[in-house]
Amino acid sequence: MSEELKQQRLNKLEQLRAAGVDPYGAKFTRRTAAADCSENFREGRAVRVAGRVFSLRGHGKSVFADLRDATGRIQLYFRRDRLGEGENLLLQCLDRGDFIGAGGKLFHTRTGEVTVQVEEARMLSKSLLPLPEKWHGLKDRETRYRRRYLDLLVNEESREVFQARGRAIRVIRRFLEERGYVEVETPMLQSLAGGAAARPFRTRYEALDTDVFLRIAPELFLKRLLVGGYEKVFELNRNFRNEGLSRFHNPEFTMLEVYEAFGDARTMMELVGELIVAAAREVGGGLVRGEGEGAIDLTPPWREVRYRELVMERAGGDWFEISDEGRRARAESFGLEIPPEWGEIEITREVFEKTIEKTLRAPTFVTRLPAGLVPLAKPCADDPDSADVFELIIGGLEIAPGYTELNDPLEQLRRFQVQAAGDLERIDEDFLTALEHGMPPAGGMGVGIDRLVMILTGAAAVRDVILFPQLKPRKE
RNA sequence: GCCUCCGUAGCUCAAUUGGCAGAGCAGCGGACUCUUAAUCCGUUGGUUGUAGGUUCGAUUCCUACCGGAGGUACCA
Repeated sequence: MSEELKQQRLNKLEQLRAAGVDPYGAKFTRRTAAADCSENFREGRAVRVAGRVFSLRGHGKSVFADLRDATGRIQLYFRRDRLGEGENLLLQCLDRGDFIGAGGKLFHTRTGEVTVQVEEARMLSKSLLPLPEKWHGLKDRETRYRRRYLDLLVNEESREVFQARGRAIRVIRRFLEERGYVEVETPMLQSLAGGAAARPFRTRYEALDTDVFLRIAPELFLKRLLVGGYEKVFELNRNFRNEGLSRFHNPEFTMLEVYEAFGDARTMMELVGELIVAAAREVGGGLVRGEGEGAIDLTPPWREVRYRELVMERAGGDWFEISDEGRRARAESFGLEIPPEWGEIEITREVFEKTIEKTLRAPTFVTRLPAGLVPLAKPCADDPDSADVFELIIGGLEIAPGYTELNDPLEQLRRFQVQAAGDLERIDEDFLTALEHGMPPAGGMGVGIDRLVMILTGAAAVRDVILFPQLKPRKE
């Protein structure tokens, strides 16, 4: 079926070729932006516009066309009897979706629309496949993700989301640079995938005859830079995690990590709050996102609450005094499945992640997580069992963790040994060596950019804020 | 991985209890010199995701597979 539509367009293409016209023509110079035509309108102003034809309205001897470029839309008006052979052939072979260039003079139509009275025009690129329907647009989610270009062409909301994403990222960079943070790039191919706990992607490095991993986090390299004299440093780039797809997970996702020598978790807490508010302001729409129940108010100051308190609020004030058996029973009464080997830390984490986290809609800094859960963070000065960290939750999603970074090499080695549980090859000796040379006390944080953009744009799925999200390959 | 729902023309959607697969838009042909989802007349277009099964008869019921959505699992 589409074959027939395509054949019709191929025939037009041949017709152009037969007349000596290249349907995939050369560059088009001295272009006028569509937006410029209306912003700087002058009756009779000569302009040259180029773009994709989105609408064609034949009307006897005249034809109206809507042309769109990156700046906006401009209407073209063709008078067949006042145009040459070339233009008449073009009109005959023109389809919605084609790229054309046109020169002419600006005027207002009777209804007041800025329009180019076309004097000359030529085909710049003939499209062979039809654009999705203009009125209902493209709704099919699968097609929107797989052929994002079509989604971007016909769904304005989608264009707006990605413009917002671009603006948010730009303002984040500017915000950090203005405060003296330096952007760096560290390896994505790593021989040990450290800095987080996640299954990595493995690939083959043929020249070295060895396997390497795509990074799951840049953390351990950024800390080496603190050792190397960087004091305020950040990286804003992709991480890769070999895990399932979901509404909130894409295997490659964008992460901001920031480190500041001589700072701590509190330094980072202040920074991330200002940074997110700045991004929200840039994206626009105020500090209250969404409406009704699901609304999220980003107005500072944000709630700060200890992990233990949240857990006791939910699971009982005596939660940390009862036995593991009692905790297991109580957790199971919340509908959770608890493996028998789990102790206090694991059961508590399960309760937190499954029953508490998603209820935290307003921005909330959860502080003082159990030290065992965060092996790269420093314990609190007043309590060795709690780590001096925060987890920023917004809209029920983990948006940004922040640490007072562990800079004691001996303590870091001990933690790695516990974590590696015998598999000593997984310990990053090179990183430990760097710590032994001395890393200044520091604060560090990470911001999940995709999730942040979801919140700022009100997107329901991470796929909606990633241009080409991961999908299963299409077979047949 | 598991559970539920979904898949019909290029796009957006219909199709009664299992009974001839339809509409709008786009396309094609024609009319029309300021249209705006232009209008009017005519018209093409389908292996109903794929492969099987039940049935006189399947878009509809059953099984498997492919893909998508939501949930769940994995996930510092």
